[in-house]
Amino acid sequence: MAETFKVLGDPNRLRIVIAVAEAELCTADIALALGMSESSVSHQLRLLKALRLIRQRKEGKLVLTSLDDEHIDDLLRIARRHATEGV
Amino acid sequence: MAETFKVLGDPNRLRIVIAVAEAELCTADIALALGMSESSVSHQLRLLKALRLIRQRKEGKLVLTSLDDEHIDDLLRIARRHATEGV
DNA sequence: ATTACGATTGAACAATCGTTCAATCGTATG
DNA sequence: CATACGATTGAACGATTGTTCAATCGTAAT
Repeated sequence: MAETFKVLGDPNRLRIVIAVAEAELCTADIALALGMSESSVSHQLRLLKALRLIRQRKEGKLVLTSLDDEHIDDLLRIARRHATEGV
Repeated sequence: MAETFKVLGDPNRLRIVIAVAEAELCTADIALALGMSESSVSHQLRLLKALRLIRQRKEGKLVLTSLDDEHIDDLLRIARRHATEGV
C-alpha cells in the first residue's frame, strides 16, 4: 500500500500516470510531452509497471503505455478533489 | 496532489494514518502502538497535518489526532483493494 | 514554585531517491 | 548487411528523506 502511494508521490511520475490516463502513449511521446529525458521516463515506467499502475504493450519498435486498472483512476480523482478543495 | 500521495508513501506515516482512522489517539499512544519514538511521531504528524490528512485538538496536555476528512478514508480503501487484488 | 510528563523542535547523520550520462538492445527501413 | 531510432540499462552524482538525540515548551499536579 505504501509503495503504491510512494510511486504516485513523485511529481514527474504522477504526471506520467495522468498523461497515460488520457491516452495510450509511447515512451518518447511521454518524454516529449513532459519535457523529460527518455531515459528518465523509462526508469520511472519500470517502477510504475512493477506496482501495476500501468500496462504496456509492444507495437513494432514502440512500447505503448496505458493505465492498468480503474483503481488508479479513482485514486487520482479523489486525490485531486482533496488537493483542490482546500482553496 | 503529488504531496498528498508522497506523505502516504512512507510506511510509518501510513501506519499512523491507519491507526488514527480507527480511533482518536494522542501522540504517545501512537508511538506506543507503532513502536516509534514520540519525537518521530511528532515530526510526521506535523507533515500529515500540513497536508490536511489529519486533524488535531488539545485536551489538557494531550494532543488528540484523528483523520481529517472522508477523502483520506477513500484513498486508503482503494489503495488497499489495489494492493490486495494482485494476490 | 517545583516536579512530572506529554509534546515539540532543530541539528545531524545515514539511507534512499531521481536524474544524467554513456553504452547497449531490438526492430524496422534503406 | 548497415543504418536509424525508440527503448532500456547500470553506474554515479547530488538532493531529499526519516530517524535519533538532546534540549525545550506547556500544562497539570504536588
